[in-house]
Parts: sequence; structure tokens; C-alpha cells
Amino acid sequence: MVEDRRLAVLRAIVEDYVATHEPVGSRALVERHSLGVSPATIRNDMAALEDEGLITAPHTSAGRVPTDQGYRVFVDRLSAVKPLSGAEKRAIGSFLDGAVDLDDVMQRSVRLLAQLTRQVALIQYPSLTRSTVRHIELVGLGPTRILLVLIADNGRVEQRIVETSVPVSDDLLGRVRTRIVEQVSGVRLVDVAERVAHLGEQFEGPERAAAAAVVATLLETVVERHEERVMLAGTANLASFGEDFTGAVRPVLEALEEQMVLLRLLGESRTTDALTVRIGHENEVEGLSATSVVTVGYGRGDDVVAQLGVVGPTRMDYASTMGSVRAVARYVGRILTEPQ
Amino acid sequence: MVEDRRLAVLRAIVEDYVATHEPVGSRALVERHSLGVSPATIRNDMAALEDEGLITAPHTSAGRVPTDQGYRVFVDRLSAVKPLSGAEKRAIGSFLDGAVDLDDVMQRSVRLLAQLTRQVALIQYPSLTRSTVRHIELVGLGPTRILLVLIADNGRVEQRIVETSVPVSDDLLGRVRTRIVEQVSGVRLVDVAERVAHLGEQFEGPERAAAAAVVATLLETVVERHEERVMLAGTANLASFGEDFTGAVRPVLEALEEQMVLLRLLGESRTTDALTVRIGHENEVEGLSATSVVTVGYGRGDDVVAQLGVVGPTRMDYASTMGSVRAVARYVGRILTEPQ
DNA sequence: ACTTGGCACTCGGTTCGCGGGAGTGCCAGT
DNA sequence: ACTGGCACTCCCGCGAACCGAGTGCCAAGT
Repeated sequence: MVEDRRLAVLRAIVEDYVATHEPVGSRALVERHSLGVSPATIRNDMAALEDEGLITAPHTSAGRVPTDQGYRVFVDRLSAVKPLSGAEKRAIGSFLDGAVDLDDVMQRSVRLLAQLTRQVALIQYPSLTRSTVRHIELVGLGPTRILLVLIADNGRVEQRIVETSVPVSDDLLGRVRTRIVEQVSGVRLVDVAERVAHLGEQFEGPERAAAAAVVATLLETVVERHEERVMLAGTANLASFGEDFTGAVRPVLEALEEQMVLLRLLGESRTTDALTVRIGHENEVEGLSATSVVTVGYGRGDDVVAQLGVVGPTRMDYASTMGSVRAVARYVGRILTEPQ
Repeated sequence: MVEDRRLAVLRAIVEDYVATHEPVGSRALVERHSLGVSPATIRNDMAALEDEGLITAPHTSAGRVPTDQGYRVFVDRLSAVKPLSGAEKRAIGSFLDGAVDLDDVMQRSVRLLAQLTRQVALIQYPSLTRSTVRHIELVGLGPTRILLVLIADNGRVEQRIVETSVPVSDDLLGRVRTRIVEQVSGVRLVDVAERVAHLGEQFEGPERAAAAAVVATLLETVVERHEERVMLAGTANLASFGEDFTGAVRPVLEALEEQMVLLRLLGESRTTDALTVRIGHENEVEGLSATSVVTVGYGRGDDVVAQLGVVGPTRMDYASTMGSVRAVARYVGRILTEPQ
């Protein structure tokens, strides 16, 4: 009972602080929420919440501000994901429907998400897992350099440079290509590995090393590096996160310039619809301790192929942000599911 | 004579202001530069410079600050491009030499430039002009959708989606591909247009429309869209441009998110070594009126294939910035010239 | 014709002191 | 367990005063 009210107070504090960006006091709280008790009672609750580490007071006589832990409790126990308004849903539809290829889908989605949340949005390219190989091309760039291009049937194209220890003639290159194409055309990417595993052995002597290098890179491309691209939008919104945030802009921009950081940030949910929220210092990424990151997996049906999400100030509107992130993820998933 | 000293005063003002970020007064000027005259004389000169619109005073009794026009005169008549230090040159070498492919060269270069100048760096991908076609692949994605992939011998890969008005069978697709590959393999990209111009006419009836669509897209890819990609680095430096710049961060970030804007920004110098400097309001791009943009073409020898440059506050160190931009452009040009 | 020292003046920035007000913690009473 | 009252803290805003940098102008000097 008492415990319930305390949580209600926490919720009220978070909501007011998110709305006003100012420390909230006991009086303002009873005025703006129907808590049914006096400011004095609220003060007692606030003292308790402060002891628990959920809120904190910037000065002796200012109001209270939620801590990272406070937001954590809020997100876990007090807030429901807020569905989008009709207008927002319609906006999503009209925004995404004109996309012409995968790049375009990604770009439109990430911009849309940035716009909806007024925060920084991230989207990871879908992995190749479900696709099949349409074609593989080997292009000699020099005696020991080969460009490998993999074209998947979903329109995605991957390219990698292969360095071989021994020179590769065009003739050999042609034969390797023929063999590989024979083996993997129309094969699902997940199955490519077993098809080409022993392909190097079909070659003799010095040719074997070259063939092996090509195969190794192919496997790497297919298996390991198939989700490394990330797209970003809405960095301009960083400038509007508020006065008190300006000092944190630089480290955030620095973090966002690193692909590796972005990938770590997006994490690896393996089920759709399960939103991940990392609040303030929960973020391992240095420089993002003043921000929260909301991510979710998206894909075809229940099959998660990649992640998307947003980065914003810890004092964001979690309910709306989570709603937007989830909604965009669903739309993108739907588009990927449609026959292209 | 008098005119000479006035320009010397302008130079001194620009240099001091760039160094201190504070309005500079007559007294400080004579102390820090050997002008050989008294502050009173300087004051007269300053009044004249103000009348000419080259400097301005923020308040009645603060020092003077250069105007955009003042920087213009400084850049055109008073400053020499500053060569890099030995350490910087060595840094460039070690930074760029490990690059493994075109993407990598671009990425390393743009990061390097951002680091050297502590500003925001831009680099445009080299155009395909000089390259030859290694391979062209057509992948059917649906009845009226074809993915066109063009692989150039310099390692660059371009992809485009083609929408056809009539359905295209795999059979037809195969034949179109064969014809195209026959025509353009090994051909320089600039010559592709004439080779395929009449290719559609080799097909009859409904097939002609499909073939024409593919050819049209191919031409577009080769001729028109061959320099649309731009890479960006150092946006975090925006946060360090200074107190007085914080208000301008948002519009700048917004501008930098638009590919089209970036391309306009990079402009189109057609000779290497001719640096372009656009100062403050000289920039047509809205939102960049508080910044200056320094760009230069780079390429193989005298042949400009693309541009690179930086965006920084109008009160940047033009001499050093121009030196860094030019130096990086030369290095990148050299790398492109080396046999890959 | 320039240059210079002197001088009065302007005005932004800083410091200081002083309420006002919001907010708290605690206590005694219900 | 809640509430009203009360003393206390301390941030914030405001005006006054002051300092100092800088200017413009003028009369004198070269």
C-alpha cells in the first residue's frame, strides 16, 4: 500500500521531470497528480526513494531528479509502451512505402525513427541468413589481390578484398570462380559454408593456397561479417537535448562515429518485440553514460535478422520512444517479408 | 604605404582573433605584432577597415572581429598555404598506407583530415571516369525488378534497381546480360555509353522495352550517378568549435546529414591544387553561414576525379587548414595512382 | 599629411549584497 | 500513518557599484 504510493510518486517524478527538465518538488507533485495526500507525506516518500537510490536532489533545497536506477524501475515496472497515434502510423506508411531498394528502406527507416523520436536513430542492416546466393564474382585487381563480390537474391551486395600469398593467374581465377559458382548458386547463405569447405582440396600444388584464400574470405563474408553495416540519422537532434546536455555532446558524437561502438550498442536481441533499454551508466560504451539506448530486433516474422534503435538523453520519454522503436521495427519487418 | 599597413592590421586582427577567439583591440595589437606605430594610429586604421566592412565591433567598447569579407581579403591576399610539419607528413603516410581497398582509403583519409584540422572532414568517392568495366551482373528480383551490379576494375562496385514496364523472363535477362557483357567488358566507363546506346534495338517486340530499361539504368549509373557518395568524419569536433558556436551546431549537423548538400558543398573544382574557400555567407547552403568550407580536387596527376575538404568555423586557421587539405588530397591522389 | 599622446566616454563583465521563494526535514498533533 | 506548522537551507534573480578594456576625437608634434 505504502509501497504502491511510493512507486506512484516515482512515476510522477519521472513524468514531470521528463516534461519540464527541472527538478520536481513535493508541492508541484500533489498539484499535478491526484495522489490524494499532502506534500508532507510526499516528502517522506521522497526521502525513502532517495535512500533507495532512485532519486536525488541536486541541492539541499531543489526538487528531486530521477537517478539511472530510478529510470530503470520506471521502465521495468511503471511504464507501458505507448502505441502510436493514427497520424504517426500513417506517416510511417507513407514514409516507407516508396522505398526502392534495401539501402533505401534502411535510410528511410532510420530517418523516420529519428524524426518520430527526435533523437538519434540507428539501424543495422539485415543479416544475410535467409537469403540465397545469386552470384559470386571474382575480379583480379593485381597479382595477389582479388575482389570478391557476393550478390544475394534480396538485393544485397557484399564485397571484400582477398590477399593471396601466391600470385593468381586469370586462368586459375576463372576456374575457381566456376567451381564456386557451381557449388553455391541458389544455396542459402547459411549453407554456403559446408558447400565450399573442401573446395580448396580440388586444386593442386600452389593453386591450392590461392583457392583456399578465396574460400576463406568468402566464408568470412558470409558467416562473420554479414551484419556489420549500420546507418545513422538525427544527430542534429543532439543539439536539442537541452542546456544541461551540451557538455555531453562531444563524447556522444565520438562514440557514434565508430561502427564497432554502434554494433555493440545495438546488441543482439534474438526475439522480436522484446525491447532492450540501457539507461545511463548501464551502457558499457564510454561517452554514452548520459544517454539511454532503446533497441529492438526486427526481421521476418519471429526471425530476428538485425536490430534498430535510438540514443537519447536519459530523461527521454521512454513510453513514446519505445512505442516508436517497436512500431518502426514492425514496419521494417513487414517490408522485408513482402516479396521483393 | 598606408594601405599596406591597414592590410597588415587586418592580418594581425585575423591572426589574433583566430588564436584567442576574443575581439582584439588596438593595444593588444601593437603589443603582439611589430607594427611600429602607436595604438592611436591603429585605431584610425581600424576605423577605416570597419568602414570598408572588413571588421566589426560587437559592442561600442570591445575590440574588433573580422567579418566574412575580412576573412575573404585575408585568404585572398594575406595568407599563404602553410606546409605541414615533418611529423604531420609522417603521420599521413603511416595513416594511409595500410589501406586495403577503396572504401578503406576513403575512410582513412577522411578521418585523418578531420584529425589534422580538428574540424569536420568530407571526402567524395572518386568518379569512375578512368576505370574500365570488369563485369556487369543482372539479377532478377521479381517479374519487373532487376538488380544491376557494375564492377569496375578499380574495385568499385555500383548497384542499382531497374524497374521495367513489362515482365522480364530469366531467359531474356540472360540474353540481355550476355549482349551487354560482350559489348562493355574491358571498356572504359566513359566509352560505355556509345557501346550500348543501340543495344535495345537488337531485341524485338516486348523484349525491346525491357532491354531499353536496363540499358538506360546502366547509362545512368555510369554517367550520372558516378560521384554521389560522400564520407564524413569529425563531427564530434563541432562540439569544440567554441562557446559562441554552440547555437550553430544544429543547423550544421542537419546540413551534414544530407548527401545532396554535401555534394553541393564539395563543388566541382576541375583542377588539382586549386583550393576553394567559401567563407560564411558565401556558402549557399543554409545553415552553414557560420562556417567556412575549404575544398580541393584530387585525382591521378592533373586529372581531378573527385573532391575532398573540411567544414569549420569561419574563424579557423585558414593557412593550416588549407595546408592539410591540400596535403591529404595529394596523398590520396598518389595512392589512387599507384597500381592497385 | 601622418602620427601620437591625452582624455573623456561608453559599456560589457564581475562582484557583492540582499531579498524572495521554493523546497526540505523534523516534530508534534490528530 | 498522515498532516500542518515551522525553522532552515540555499539557489536564483536583481540592482549597485566598480573595474577595465577599448573607442573616438582633438590638439600638438614631426
